[in-house]
Parts: sequence; structure tokens; C-alpha cells
Amino acid sequence: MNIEHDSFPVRRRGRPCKHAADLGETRELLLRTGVELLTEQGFSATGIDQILRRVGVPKGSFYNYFKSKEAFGAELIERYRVYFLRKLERHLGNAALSPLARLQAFIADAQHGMQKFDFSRGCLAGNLGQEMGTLPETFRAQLNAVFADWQDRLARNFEVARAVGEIAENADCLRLAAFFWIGWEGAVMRAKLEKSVAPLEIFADGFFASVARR
Amino acid sequence: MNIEHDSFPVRRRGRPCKHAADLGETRELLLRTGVELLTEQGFSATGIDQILRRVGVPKGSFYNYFKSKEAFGAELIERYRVYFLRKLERHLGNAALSPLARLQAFIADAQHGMQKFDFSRGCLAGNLGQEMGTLPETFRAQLNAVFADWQDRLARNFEVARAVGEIAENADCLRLAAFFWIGWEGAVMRAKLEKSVAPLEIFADGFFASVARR
DNA sequence: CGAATATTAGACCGATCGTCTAATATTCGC
DNA sequence: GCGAATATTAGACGATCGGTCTAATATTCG
Repeated sequence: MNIEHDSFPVRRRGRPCKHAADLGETRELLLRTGVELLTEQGFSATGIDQILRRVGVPKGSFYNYFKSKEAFGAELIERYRVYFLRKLERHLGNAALSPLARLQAFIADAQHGMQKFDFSRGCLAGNLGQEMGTLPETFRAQLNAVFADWQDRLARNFEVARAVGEIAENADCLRLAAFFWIGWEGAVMRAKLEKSVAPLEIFADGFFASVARR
Repeated sequence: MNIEHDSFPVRRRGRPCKHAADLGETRELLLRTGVELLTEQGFSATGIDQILRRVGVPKGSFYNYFKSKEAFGAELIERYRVYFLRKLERHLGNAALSPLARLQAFIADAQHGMQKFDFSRGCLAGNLGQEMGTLPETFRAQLNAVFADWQDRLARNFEVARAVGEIAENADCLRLAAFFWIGWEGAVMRAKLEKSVAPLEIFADGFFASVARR
């Protein structure tokens, strides 16, 4: 999710050329920057002017591409859902590791990612979930769907773990996955607050203790 | 934390009487309302005008009592810390129950509290922790101290649990307490989002599974 | 009695947000 | 080639909000 400002062409008023290489670039850049800022600050504290300043785009362009700040937010949530699922798949789909080791790899990657950005970035869905008290009600279903998706994907991982005997035969995979994601959001929030990976590690340890075979 | 608007006397300009029953009431009311709104909405999404409208107090009064919105916020955090510790003590100090049963009682009370307010209220410290990316840096230490207090209190509960054989002899009480509060914030956020106690229950189950004696 | 004190009141200014018209350049169809 | 249609950038505008600060006002104090 690195943003390349250097190669961005000068923007001119008027209809763009048919074969222009930069078609759609403004919109793309707005979305990327939006995701970034929402991951750092959440929705309410992120004003449109801040996004526009960061990208260097006039307000008219923003409202040309998005009906409203709300519509923009909805697209950001969807974009983050897809991005995160892809990242999750990279780890949970890694057949070279056992199911629980795949989850460990995801956790390690997340820790590394947070350190990389000096703990300024958390989870966009968690941020927005926390401020749902003042957000458009349409976001609620969207966010719940995001968490449900992640939950399903992780539950499938646990089903494999169960099948190979890595966790108990009577384990409720869906509930386990729910438990993980519920706690994970708390851990990410605390990691941001403390600027430390400790909360992620503490949560992971506790989680794995809860699924330890016995 | 019910607010009694009915009995609030008419406020007049000028220095109040020396023996007036309502001395300090305006300030008290602002603090109460502030805690309420921060528990529902967080800091950034809660504007001063909203608080003033809810209480029915002019802006001049607010800035008479508080140096700034930041100073106000700092007092709210402190107030919440004390309030919550007291509530925690009511449960964890209950000698009629075993240590783990005390924690269960706290959890049940929290579920009941969230339902009572239709899941509109979460945890003030959790809300602010999530939006720390845009809050005054002074809040960070304050919030971390809040969580550390709660952690210590719960760890003491686990030490008793360990002493009476309710959890393993080699259990790391402080780490267990950290694990609980880390996950708890995620559970509260999800309960607010889903408007359901399910996340609290799922987290609690997973937590108790992780400390089950074995 | 006047000065000091402590409260309420709200105007003011700059920043921000969302809306929306205007300017502008290319494409399209006749 | 020309005018209409299209698709982009630009930023003015009005309402709201946050924070500042002067004024009004009532009681206490010396």
C-alpha cells in the first residue's frame, strides 16, 4: 500500500484523452489515501480536506467521483475487506505450514506491519466499528459483513486444523474464529495505544492456550 | 450514571450565594454528560456544542470551568477510571464468590449494562484508545495508566484464584489479566457494532477455556 | 459602598464540511 | 468542421463547529 506520487501526471481541466495512461488515476489515488487515513485515524477524525491536501486534488474532483463522504467511506470499507482477505489468504492458504502455524505467520506479519508504520496504523474495520455510534447506519451491516468474512475464512483454517488433529475433535471452529477476531481488534487497538507488539503477543499466547489440545 | 435534569435550579448570572445548594452543579453536570457522550461516541465525534446543548449551558460556562476541550477530556478519562475501578471492585471484592465467579459476575453485569442502553455505550477508554491517532498525546499515558490499573486489580483476583487452586499454580496472573482486558475491548466494540451480547459471551468462553485447569 | 470575585451569556473569527456552479478540454455525431 | 455532449478540474459558498474573549450580572468581602 505504498503510494507513488512521483509518476503522477499533471492534471488538466477538460475531458481526458481516450488513450490516456492516467485514466482513473485520480480516483484510485483518492481511494488509496482514504484507506490509509481511515486505518490511522478512523472516519470522523478524517476530513475530506485532509485527504484532498494529501493527494493534491481539488474538491470538485472528489465529488465528481464520489456522491458523498458516506459513499466514499462505503467504498473504502469494501476495498479494505478485499485487501485484507487477500492478505489473510496469503497466509492461511500456505500449504507448507500447518493450520495453526499459518495463523502464527499471519500474526507475525501483522506485528511486522505495525512496527513498520510505527504503530500508527491499525485496522480500518476496527476503527470504524468503534465509532459506529456516529457513523451512517449503512456502515453497520457492511462492517459486520467484513468481520463475518474474515471469520469464515479463519474457521475453514480451523476445520483443517481439526481434521489433522492440531486442535480438539469437538472444537467449534466458527466460535473459535469469532473468539480470535473479537480479541484481535482489542489487541490491535492496544498495540497502537502502547506503540508495542506486546498486546498482540499476549493475545496470541492466550488464544493458542485456549485451543491447546487436551 | 443517570442524569437528573428535573431538579436542576435555574442558573443566574453573577456570583452564586455562599450557601447555595447547587454550587458546582454546572461543572458536575458537564462532566457527567461528557463521560456519557464519550462512552457513546468517542472524543473526536463529540463536539463541545453538542455537550452544551444537552446540558443547556452556555459556552462561557464551559470555558470558565475547563481550560480547553483537551483539559475537559483529561478529566473525563480520570473520572471514568475511578468510576470503572469502583464498579470492578464491587464484583472482584465480593468474597461470597470464588475469584473466577467474581469475574463472571462482572461480565454478566457488563452485558446487562450494555443491553440496558441498547448497546449504544461501550468503554470510554476503548473508544479513546482507538482514536489515539488524532488525540492529544497527553491522553496516551493517561489511557495506558487506566488499563494498567484495571489489569493490576484483575491480576490480584487471579492471584487469589491461583492460591485457592482455581487456576494453574504456574499461571502468570499479570499476563492473564492483560489478556483479558486486551480481548475485552475488542468484545465491547463488537457488541456495540452487532448490538448483541454474543461477542462478550464468546470472548468470555474463550478466555475461561484458556485458564481452565489442566 | 466600591472593589473583587465568580458565574452566565453569546458574539466573533478561522477552519472545516458538504454542496454546487463554472471553467475547460476532448470526444462524438452530423 | 462545428456545435453538442461528455468528463475532468477548480474553487466559491453557506452552514456548522471549536476555541477565544469581552460583557453582563449577582454576591461577597473589606
